[in-house]
Amino acid sequence: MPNTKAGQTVQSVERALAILKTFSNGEPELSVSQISSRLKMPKSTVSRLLATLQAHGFVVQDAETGRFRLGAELIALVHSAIAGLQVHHVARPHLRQLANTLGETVSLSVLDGHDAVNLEQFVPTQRLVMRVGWVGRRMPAHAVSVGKVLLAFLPSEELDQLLDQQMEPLTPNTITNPTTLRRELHRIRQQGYATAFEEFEEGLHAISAPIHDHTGRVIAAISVSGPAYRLTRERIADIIPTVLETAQRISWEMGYMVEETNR
Amino acid sequence: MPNTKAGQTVQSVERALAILKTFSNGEPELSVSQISSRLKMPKSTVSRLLATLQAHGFVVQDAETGRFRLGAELIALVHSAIAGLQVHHVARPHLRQLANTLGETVSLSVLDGHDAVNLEQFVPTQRLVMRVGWVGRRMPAHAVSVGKVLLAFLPSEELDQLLDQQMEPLTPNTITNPTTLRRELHRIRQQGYATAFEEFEEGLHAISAPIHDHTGRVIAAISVSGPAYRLTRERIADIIPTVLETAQRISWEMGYMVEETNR
DNA sequence: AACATCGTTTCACAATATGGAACGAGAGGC
DNA sequence: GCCTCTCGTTCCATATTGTGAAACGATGTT
Repeated sequence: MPNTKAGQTVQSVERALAILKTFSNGEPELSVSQISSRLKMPKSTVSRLLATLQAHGFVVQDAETGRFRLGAELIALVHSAIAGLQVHHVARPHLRQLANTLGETVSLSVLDGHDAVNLEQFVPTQRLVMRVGWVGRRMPAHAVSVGKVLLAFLPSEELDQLLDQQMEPLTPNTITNPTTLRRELHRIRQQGYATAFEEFEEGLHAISAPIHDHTGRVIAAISVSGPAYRLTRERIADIIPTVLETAQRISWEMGYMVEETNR
Repeated sequence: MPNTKAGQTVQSVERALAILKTFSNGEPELSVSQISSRLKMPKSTVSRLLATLQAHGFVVQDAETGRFRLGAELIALVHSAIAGLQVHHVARPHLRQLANTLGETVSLSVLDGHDAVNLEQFVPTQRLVMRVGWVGRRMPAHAVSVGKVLLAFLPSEELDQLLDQQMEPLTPNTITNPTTLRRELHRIRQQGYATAFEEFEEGLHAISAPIHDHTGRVIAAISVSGPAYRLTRERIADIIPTVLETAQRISWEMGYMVEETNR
């Protein structure tokens, strides 16, 4: 890590950004005076900053009302921001926090062929949460919770190609029957998450939820896993909302939009 | 209109915005030095501005590489920007320009029940392009090009509900047969635009293309219309790319994404 | 017609942003 | 292990640059 960094900031820029953020709070159109009073800045300053933002297309001024809206340049910026968005970058801080609050292993995985591949993993030690772990580790998709989530949200043609292969049993609980798996995947799609109780390894429980990208496709999944004696079925039932919320927050930052808002 | 406005801008803010825009050009991750040399600013200035942007979450610094990426706050901003996006606001400048280059009437319409409703219209007079016109005017959807586009991209259940009604002929060319219309709508979906030659009014030709919102749904359509003697079938064939491009640009600004870029 | 209210502009002042140089921390080469 | 290169951040004297009260001009309202 480079230097320690201790917050040296530029006032005028801070104010300009504060103005931009004002548009987030519901109202999409704001007048100079409104912003001025809300942020307690002199009108002249607000006007000048808005003019600067407008020069770059970050806001536009309605020709007749004189009020301001967020501009197309911002959208352009985010188009490319989203294009360059890496799941594991976005997810990392959320994973760390989840590992912290739950005190269990948290991972992020994607599907590669028949396997789920770990992209990121946080394991809690005595006090702090370590990053490393089995990054890059491959696990048969049908036997782990992340894998089942990723399969569940696959386009049906792609799923068909994968399911005609032989599925190895890793424990007595591993699902090996294609029909059983299909039914399980259907249930997972319905409820929005997957669980696995000793299907991959004896004494190992896990729960997993999908991550969507901006097109709505499921591109990855997060999972919480731990020893069966600690991560009991009851405890898993309790943490479902937490896990789902984390997954949704990551999806949201990836540009996934749920609501239908336009007129 | 208020005062004339003559570009008084704030340097530091301009620089900060310029830094943000640097991320658009392909590379999603940039180092202080890269930005510094690309924009020809001293490293210290860039570092300070980035620190300010980071304090507001507009950029984030990768903990290990020290480089910067666009931050989640930007995405949050755009989420709300898009939510408050009004089609006619976004479309207006594009419509004006299209009317200018073609010298024909350009309008923006949405579907309301069986009718296409004008939201915005630009008609070219001798030299300049006037805004007003029949805003709010309703036209039977099956008889105009915009209407046909809007019908063509409707979910099939909704379409079925609309098509069982009687369709009035307005000229000898008006499509009144449901089967014929269905075939026409299919063709429109295929080619991405619709034309209408004297189907609504004798001597009136028109071409229309759809506008998508960020979810991909078709929420409006633009059209170019004019007298048959001037807007001939040949001329319409020529301007198809122009019209399509304008429509796509508007869709893009509404948050519609075409490409699939994520990893 | 007089009056609010709007957004923009002016202008004198000094607060604030600037940038060259120094600093501390990694990375890589020898 | 030591040296060197490059990275991002911090320092600090300087004056450039942003600031805000008040004036301005244009709209719409009473």
